[in-house]
Amino acid sequence: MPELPEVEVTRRGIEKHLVGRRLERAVLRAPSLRYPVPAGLAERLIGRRLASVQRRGKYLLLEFAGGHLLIHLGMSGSLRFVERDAPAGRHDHADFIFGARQLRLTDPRRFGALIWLEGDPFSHPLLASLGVEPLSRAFSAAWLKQALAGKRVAIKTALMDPHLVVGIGNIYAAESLFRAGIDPRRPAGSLSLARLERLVRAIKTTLNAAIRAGGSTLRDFCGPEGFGDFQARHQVYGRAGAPCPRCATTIRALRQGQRTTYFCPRCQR
DNA sequence: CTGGTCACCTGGAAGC
DNA sequence: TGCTTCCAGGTGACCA
Repeated sequence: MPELPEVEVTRRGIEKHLVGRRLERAVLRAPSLRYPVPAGLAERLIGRRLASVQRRGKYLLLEFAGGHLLIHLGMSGSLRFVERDAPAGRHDHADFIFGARQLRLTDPRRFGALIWLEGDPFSHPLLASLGVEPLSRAFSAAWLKQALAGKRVAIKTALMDPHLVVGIGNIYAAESLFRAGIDPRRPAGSLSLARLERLVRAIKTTLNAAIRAGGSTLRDFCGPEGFGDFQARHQVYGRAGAPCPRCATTIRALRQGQRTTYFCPRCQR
C-alpha cells in the first residue's frame, strides 16, 4: 500500500479540492473489499457535504454530516481525480462525484476497505487498536524504549506493527533503519536509548521527506493530482545487489516474516 | 501476552 | 508463445 506518506499526500489532495463541497453522487461497484461495503451506502452519501479529511495511520476519514467514511487503500489502492464520467475499469471500485471533481478508488487486490461509521469513528475497533502516530511528539525515543522493552522480535518487524506505531510499511521501515544505521534483524528490546533516538529521528525525517517529495515511492502510485516522485530516492529498498550509496558495499536482501528486507551489512549494525 | 504464520486477491515479471 | 511460480505497498486472525 501506500504507506503513511502516500496516504497523507492523498489526504492533502482531497482536502484541498473537496472539503466544503457536496457529494453529488457516488457509485460503489464492489460489494466487498477486505470487508463488505455497506449496501445502500452510495444512496446514503448523496447530498452530504464533506466537512474534513483526517488521516489516522494509513486510514483516511472523510467526515460528512452524520458520519465518517473510512477508507483504507490496502496494498494496491489509490484515490485519484479522474475526468467526470470517465469509463470505469475492472478495478475501479468507487467513484465520488463532487461537482466537476470526481474521486475514484482503484484497488486491484481489494485489500482496502470502505466503511461507514456513525458516532465516534475512533472507537471503532480498527482505529481504537492503532498505535502511535510516528510524526507526533508522542513518538519519542523514551516512549519507544519502554514500548520495546523485553521484546525479542526483530526491530524491523516491530516498526511495521500498526498496533505499536502506525504508517511505517515495508519500504519506509527499510529506509529508516538504513538511515539510522541499525541492522533490521536486531532484537527490538536490545537497542539503547541513544540508538532509538537516532531511529526515531530517521523515521520522522524519512517520512517527512517522502511526503515532501509528493508521497510516491511506488512505481504505480499516483496521488490525487498526478504522479509523485519516483523510487529514485530509495537508498536500499529494492536495491539488492547494488552498491550502498554510503559505503558501496553490496546491499543484501533477506526475508523477515513474509516480507523482503533490504539493508547494507556494513552500515547497519 | 508473545512471536510466528496464514489468508485475503490480482497482476506483472521471471523462469522453463 | 504459453504455462507455472514467485513476488508485491497491509494487517487481522489464528496457533503454539
